[in-house]
Amino acid sequence: MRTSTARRPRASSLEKRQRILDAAAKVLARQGYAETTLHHVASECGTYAASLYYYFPSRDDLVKEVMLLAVDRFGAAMADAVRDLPAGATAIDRLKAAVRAMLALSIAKDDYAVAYNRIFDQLPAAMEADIEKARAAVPIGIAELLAATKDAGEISATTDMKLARILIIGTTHWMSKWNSARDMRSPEAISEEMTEMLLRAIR
Amino acid sequence: MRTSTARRPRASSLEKRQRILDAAAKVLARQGYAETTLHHVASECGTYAASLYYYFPSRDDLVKEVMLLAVDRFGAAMADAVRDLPAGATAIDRLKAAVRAMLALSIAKDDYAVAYNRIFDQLPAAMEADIEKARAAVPIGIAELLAATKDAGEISATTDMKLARILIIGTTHWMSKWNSARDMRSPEAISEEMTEMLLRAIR
DNA sequence: GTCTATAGAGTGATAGAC
DNA sequence: GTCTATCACTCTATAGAC
Repeated sequence: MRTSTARRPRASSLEKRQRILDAAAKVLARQGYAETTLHHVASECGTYAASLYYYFPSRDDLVKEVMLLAVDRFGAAMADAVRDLPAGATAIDRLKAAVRAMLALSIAKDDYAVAYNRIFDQLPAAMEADIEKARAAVPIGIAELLAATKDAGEISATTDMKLARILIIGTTHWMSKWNSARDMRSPEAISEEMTEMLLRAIR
Repeated sequence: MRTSTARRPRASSLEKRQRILDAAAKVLARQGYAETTLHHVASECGTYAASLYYYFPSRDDLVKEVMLLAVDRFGAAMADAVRDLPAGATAIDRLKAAVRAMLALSIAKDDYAVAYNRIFDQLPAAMEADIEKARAAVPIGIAELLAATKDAGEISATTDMKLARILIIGTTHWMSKWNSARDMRSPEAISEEMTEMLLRAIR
């Protein structure tokens, strides 16, 4: 007879919080910002809309945290990729590794990345500013790697850095529309090929 | 003394309809789909939200017509650019001209183009399908020009056409975030430079 | 054709029992 | 911590006077 509920403890508050964030990322990736209601998020993780307020002060706080976690994931993926390079890696090798990692996250694989790419320009201006701030604080970003590559003379001095960034970021955002189910190749192979194209463009 | 209002006739019904569409395009470009209310659109063209229903059956019908007009503009800009080429133009010249035209429209110049680029993936699935259908029916599209260029052997046979399209379309969409006020160059010069980069990528 | 008033349907957020 | 009930608000859409 089950006389105590302590035997099988409920998921801790932090675990449930994380489950809510995961559910929000999934729904946001699938439906976009406007079409995502608290009811959808709650259903996705088996709870009630009102319960979300125990974990987050408002809908936009929840969305914002999903976006900040996405920035973290992109940042970590790029940093890992660059760190894992062999010792003699050139500036362009580093740029390439970061771009490849960014693309791989975006190929409809990671809910946070796909949500980020999809809803970035659907958000209230104030939130967008906060997210942009977090993005700018990422230690290893595309802008810095691009600048380093140019300084090292590994891409043409005439390449416009602003255009190069738009090219890379725009492609990354659009890339999460890729339907990987309809393609035989691995996400890694696809991002590798796209990276080659992008690098050829800015060289 | 003004005894008759017939002297200075009101704008015709069709003209006002067009003014509403222009206002909707402007507001959609500025605020996105979710943040655009009928009240905003009505204010932008000096009328009332309820009056819009005299011209359009629903909010989404209005939005959809803006999007379809945007598709027309992109299609016309590309067709014009290709038609104006000298007689001996190669397949790659045609592709280049079309890409250049598409980019030029997107550099924060044309409300319809900017609205299209911004809200394309914020729309209800049914509307998105209708728009995609119209887009696919455009006589001169990027996919066809890409295929022709490949057939003519003017780009490598190993270039992945699906990736090339994502590269071009994604860059175009993101390009409308370009703040042209902060740049000395003309939209034509910028789109020319970006086109060179894109073509280098897929070559 | 225009404009006021309001119906009708959601949605974010809060109160409060349990 | 959970869940029901409900408030407050916004927005699309319609009714109807003019």
